[in-house]
Amino acid sequence: MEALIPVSALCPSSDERVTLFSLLRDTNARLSRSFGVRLEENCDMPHAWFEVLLQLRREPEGRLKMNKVADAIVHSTGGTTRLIDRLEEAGLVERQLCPSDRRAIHVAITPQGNVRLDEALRVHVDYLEEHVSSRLTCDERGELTALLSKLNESR
Amino acid sequence: MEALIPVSALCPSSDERVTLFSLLRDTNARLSRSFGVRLEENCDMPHAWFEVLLQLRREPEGRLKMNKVADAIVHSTGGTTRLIDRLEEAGLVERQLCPSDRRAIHVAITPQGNVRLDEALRVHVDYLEEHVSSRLTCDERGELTALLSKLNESR
DNA sequence: CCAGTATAGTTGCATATGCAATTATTTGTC
DNA sequence: GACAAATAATTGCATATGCAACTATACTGG
Repeated sequence: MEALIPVSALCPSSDERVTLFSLLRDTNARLSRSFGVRLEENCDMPHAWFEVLLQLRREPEGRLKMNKVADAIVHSTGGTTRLIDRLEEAGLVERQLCPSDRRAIHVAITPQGNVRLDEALRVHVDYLEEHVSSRLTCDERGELTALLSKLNESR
Repeated sequence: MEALIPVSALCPSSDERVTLFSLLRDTNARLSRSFGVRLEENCDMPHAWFEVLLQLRREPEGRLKMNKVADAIVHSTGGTTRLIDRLEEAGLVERQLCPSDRRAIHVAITPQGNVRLDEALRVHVDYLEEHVSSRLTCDERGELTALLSKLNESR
């Protein structure tokens, strides 16, 4: 006969992994929010736009198919369609037909998009200088990157 | 006379800190999303509710003022008011008057809220076992926690 | 080559959230 | 003690997002 153990003892909210997960969420939420405010103030650009442009910049061709954009920024495809609508409306990206697959759409960063992204990146780097470099040494940042990469591995 | 350097060289999207920030966002987004799906499937509970209940559980009294809830979960106070409306509607928390300040409201977890949170925590711990423990050793998790804490320090 | 299935993107609809204005209460100052 | 400024919560409104249904195109097995 096993003794009954309260669930709260088996699954305590102070479990080391639970704390880690909370901390990850909290850190991200606070940094994202405060950066978002600054980006809006200085560049008049929503954080989501910055994310899209940054992902496009990382591609050698400066473009990505819709579904890859959705995956890269972790949005639904429906949400991404409308996010790209707004970015296109603002002239920062354009939709291009994909010659090899007529279902697909390439989302490409425009020259104006590149200019705006450069401005935003300056603000971003300043922000990171203040909020990241001041708290973590270069070595620590390297370690953190390595650990997050491991945690982020898909399988 | 200084040479002109292209902005993209000064603020490259591959800057080590930019990558770190992206990785933090991406890791959090993917884990949060996939956990959210599982929580919804298994406990029929939105991720935001879980966050609120968890924050309340962490308080010795099991309650928190509205503005502290908002801060703890990194929401606006307006958004929090309505989130708490829904949780209260579902019977998982209740609003209590604050005797010392009639402007303030205490948000307290109810017995039913505790039960639902325990269920959710079981699912959460299972999830973390699969997605965190399998990728990071105990030491690595400790390091990651330490680094995120430093990064998250307010000043 | 055709039928059936899978995939890419968009749309309608419901909902969650932020911001700014509003109300109620407290605190601080003269 | 009264009035001004600060603080706590709520509300109206605008918007961003997810989900599921839909359309169009591509692939696959007979």
